[in-house]
Amino acid sequence: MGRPSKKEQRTEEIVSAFYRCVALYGLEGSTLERIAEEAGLKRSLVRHFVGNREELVGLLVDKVLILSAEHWQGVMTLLPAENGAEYLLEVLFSPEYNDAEYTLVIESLIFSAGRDEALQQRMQEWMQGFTDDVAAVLKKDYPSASEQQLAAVSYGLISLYFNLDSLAPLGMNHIYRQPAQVAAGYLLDVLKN
Amino acid sequence: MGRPSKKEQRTEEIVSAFYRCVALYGLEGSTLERIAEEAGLKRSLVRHFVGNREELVGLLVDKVLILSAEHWQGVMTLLPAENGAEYLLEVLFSPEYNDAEYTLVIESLIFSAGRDEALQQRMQEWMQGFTDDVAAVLKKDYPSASEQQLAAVSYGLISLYFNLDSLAPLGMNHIYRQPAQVAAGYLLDVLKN
DNA sequence: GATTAAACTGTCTTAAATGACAATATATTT
DNA sequence: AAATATATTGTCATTTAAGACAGTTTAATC
Repeated sequence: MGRPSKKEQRTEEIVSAFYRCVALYGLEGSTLERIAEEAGLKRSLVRHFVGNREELVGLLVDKVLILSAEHWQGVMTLLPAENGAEYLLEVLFSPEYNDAEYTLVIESLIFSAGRDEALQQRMQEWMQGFTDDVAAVLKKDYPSASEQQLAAVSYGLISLYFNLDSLAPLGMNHIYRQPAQVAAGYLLDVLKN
Repeated sequence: MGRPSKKEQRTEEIVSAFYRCVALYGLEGSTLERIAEEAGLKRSLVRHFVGNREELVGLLVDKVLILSAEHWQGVMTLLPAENGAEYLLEVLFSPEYNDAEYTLVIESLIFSAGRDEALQQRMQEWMQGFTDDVAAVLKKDYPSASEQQLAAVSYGLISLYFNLDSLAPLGMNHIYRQPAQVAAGYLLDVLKN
């Protein structure tokens, strides 16, 4: 009875506006006012639908982790039976798959994790999961590689990937994408022994 | 005549307090109040000695760029005649040389460069200079390496170095330092052909 | 068309950050 | 000791962000 609820839809709109703001202004720089404007709503509606700032941050973290899980699941299902590593490089470094906004949000959360124990815990787990997943893909293609090799190459690929996006605000990715891809290829080659 | 000026000393104290705050709270999160407290001064003194927030940010950028130049000059003078690349790895990745605070400040500035053209320009030049310098050190040791190889390996080393410090807020560097070092070694090996 | 539950709007209060500046204290020179 | 330039303290005004909530409108059901 009564008017139909828009809570779900509005919440989604607000959190995704927050997401865009964080990629642009950082977590601290994303005020409720800006978020509301980005979402095309009044600030009081932000409060009405999601509550206070703390809850909003919680929802953002949820969204990012879910997005990440979904994205990764998509990658895994599309992963070819052989040469999965090649496909992984494609996903991580080709401009059409690459999404700097996503990585910038992750990095903002990691930065804030320094002053938020609960967040630190969640992002630790996320990071651990990411490196483990990458290592698993590599291990499938190169079963004879040592654990140390796998750990180093996985970490290396992730660093190249993250760094490319953290440099995005400089507007120089047209220069750095190729070196990143080539370096990633070099790291993969290490496993081919 | 009159009371001796502390402008220089105080300015230095304030900017270095700002520096520490940025590594912890980010640029947006570093309020004048926090900076003043970190410097052990009243906020009005911050204003008295350095002026408004904009000028303070300008001074911080100056400090970081000068610090970087000095640090790099130090590295270059200590660079051994041969095996400079090995020494470079030592400087970039060994825990005693490594300084996460420094890198976190740099990354905060790079992030803010997305909304500040003047800053973007300065950080672009800084980044270009850094990669060029690393490439020059590598070229000295491996003169026969191709430009593409040098660019990729330089960029790769820098990514590993940056990424290790951007993950510092997670408090997991004890886990990631070794993979970073090993991966850096793999990249160097590419040049040994 | 009355009822109802929720979306929306607007406004008030409080707190935090910044800017401006008056007033005071202090260390140096003459 | 007087003069002076600067450090230092304190306070006030303005702006921005956040929280709280009353009041209005709208789209459903009965």
